[in-house]
Amino acid sequence: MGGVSSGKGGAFEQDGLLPVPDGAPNAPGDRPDGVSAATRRRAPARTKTKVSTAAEHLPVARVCVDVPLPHLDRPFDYLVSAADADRALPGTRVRVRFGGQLVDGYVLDRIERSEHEGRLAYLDRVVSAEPVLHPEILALCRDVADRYAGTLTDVLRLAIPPRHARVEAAAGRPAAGDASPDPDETAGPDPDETAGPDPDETAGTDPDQTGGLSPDETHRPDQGKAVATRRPALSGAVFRTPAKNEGWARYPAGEALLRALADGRMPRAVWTAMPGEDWPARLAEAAVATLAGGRGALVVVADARDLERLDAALVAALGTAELHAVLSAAVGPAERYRRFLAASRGQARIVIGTRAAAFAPVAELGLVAIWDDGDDLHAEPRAPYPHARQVLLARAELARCGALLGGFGRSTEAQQLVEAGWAHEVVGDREAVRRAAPRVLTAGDDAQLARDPGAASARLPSVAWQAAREALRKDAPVLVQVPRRGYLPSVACAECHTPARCTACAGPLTLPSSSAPPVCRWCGRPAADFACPECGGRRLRAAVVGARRTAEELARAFPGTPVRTSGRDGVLASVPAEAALVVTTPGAEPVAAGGYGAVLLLDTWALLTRADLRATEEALRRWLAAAALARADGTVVVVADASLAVVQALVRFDPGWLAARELADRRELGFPPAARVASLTGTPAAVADFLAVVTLPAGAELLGPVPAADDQERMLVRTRRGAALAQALRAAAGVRSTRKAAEPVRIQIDPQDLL
DNA sequence: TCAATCCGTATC
DNA sequence: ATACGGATTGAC
Repeated sequence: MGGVSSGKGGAFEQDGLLPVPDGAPNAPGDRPDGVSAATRRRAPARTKTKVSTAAEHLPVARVCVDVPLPHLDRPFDYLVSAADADRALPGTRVRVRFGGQLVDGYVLDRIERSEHEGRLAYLDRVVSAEPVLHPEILALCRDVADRYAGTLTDVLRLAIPPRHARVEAAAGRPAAGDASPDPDETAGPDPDETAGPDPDETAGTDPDQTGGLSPDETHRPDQGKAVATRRPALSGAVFRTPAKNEGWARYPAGEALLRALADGRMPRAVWTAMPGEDWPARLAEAAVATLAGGRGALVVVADARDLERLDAALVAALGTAELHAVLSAAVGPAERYRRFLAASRGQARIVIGTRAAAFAPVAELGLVAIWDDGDDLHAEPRAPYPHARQVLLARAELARCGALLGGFGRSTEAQQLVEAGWAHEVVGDREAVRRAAPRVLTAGDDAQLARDPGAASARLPSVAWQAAREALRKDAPVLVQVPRRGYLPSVACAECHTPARCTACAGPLTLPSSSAPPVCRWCGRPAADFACPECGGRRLRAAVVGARRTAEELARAFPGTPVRTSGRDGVLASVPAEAALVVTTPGAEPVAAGGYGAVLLLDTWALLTRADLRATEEALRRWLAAAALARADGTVVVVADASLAVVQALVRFDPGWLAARELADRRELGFPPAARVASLTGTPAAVADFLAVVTLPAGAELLGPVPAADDQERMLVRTRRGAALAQALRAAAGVRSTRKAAEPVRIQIDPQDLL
């Protein structure tokens, strides 16, 4: 497959395509478009369709039609009337008659003749002459659809925001004299460097698969420089190499990374940010370096708060807000489309945004970057559920550009890229990390805590209490991270943390409200007199105490100190450098001016006992995100068993070490990213039907089924042959969608929640 | 013998 | 999905 995505050359070289004063190879009536002269003459007479003559040049449009059916996920050819010839360019939105009804679609390409045997219909209408689907984005979307066993249509919906006609007109074709900062800028997409080997299907070049390749020394064939000069470049902006021991210079490989970006090469890096790092500034520098070399950059972050920080850093680094576009689903449809157009028309050379921005068109792409790729928010919740990291990796392959995966932690996927040789590590050396890192103390787990005579409250060990008091005495803020309430809505023995179970049916107990007695979540029986089967303890407590109650407890432990909370309802961006307790849920940590004097990580076992493949990786990611906000002379207290590897990784500020261990475990277990897993969810009948239809690649393993929500069940398929698996699932979905009333089965590749 | 209906199939 | 065609069934 994939005939659409590959080859065919950049359709957007259209610029010069239509005006070509060719030798008119096709005489009238001799058109090789599958329409005989006779049928063509008869057609208008027989039907009442308006009389059209096909365009002289490239009279056939290949169209992706907006229908949800997997077996229709291929281009359909339509004739372009002479009147539409100059408007129905590749990448434009059209409306076509398809199977008796009018549907939306995108022109994927314009070609001389169709392979189709039957008669071609004319495009019904060109919705807009704005080419919004650039050839390289089409190739990317096709690639993503294939990897995730989804349809191109589904991926295009994620990639291209809904049209807003007024914005399109107002933001104006450059000729229309709009308020664009660059009136001399020729709009429209550019000849991109699609060329090169199709990375598709070649296991070797697939950053998904193990056997990686290509050291970053590979030089990029330097073309298109002439084009780049026509685009807005660094005019007033200053790009200076940071002073020694600052910025990227703190990382042994950091300056080489920036140089490679500025030189137009394709460095690929997994960057582990040093504690206290001003990461938005570093990402901005990387983007600016890329721009200084004449190429564009794309940076994806997890949420709106990170996006704001990055935006501010870019404005500071560029000295202007006009060279970059901020793409976020949070803005309204009009603004969203306006910003998309700024990128699409090449006016914004740098694009930053949340996960959907991974698909944004960026002219002359030189760098794709993602911050904190372990954050769940990078996983798209709509079909086919692509992960922004994977989208960007595919993009780096297709565009043959630089790639940067940064974070305080390290995902196993990033570790995989390092171990496969696809990416280089950019890390501080041990000594520098030690100097920059706060002191990390462990305070044992809550079982010891219960017996801690110095504990000021039931949940605050004396070590933590002292660290907090010390920081407050220096008038520094203290960060207290507690897992989100409802994260694990069950109760456990207060002594040994064994999850409390119903004596009748062994179901998990839960607390319906703070005052009511616990009840079984399965059979609903109240558990009046609990006795722990492990230790005989009779006291229960909620597995997770919410941030608000923690704040109350702390207020009592530190009378007179202001307590702020940052969490689901009301996220604080920053707090001033003064004595205060800041209680936060993971991911909502405010930045403190000058850093926190102490960071306390409470109720850690709630994270670690989650029945989730990624539990440890995720715990470290969250702890590091909080710990990185501490001052270098501050203290981090983690209330957890010091012998755990994940706690050791925090103490040493060494996420790479833990990621390597995790990856080794995944290899052993045969789980992602070492293997590819697909999850099939639906009613038992639907799943069974799907499995009857599908032809799985040799060696694929079936795991399950396990019950899922609403009378559904879930089956896992595991294999090392990821591409073959996706192809097989797509084929099966296609076969099933041909049949009437096939109950749906949801296909997810490498889902975030695995076990 | 015609019409309402049920499948199966294709959709440029 | 949805529209169409050919076969099938039912009633006049």
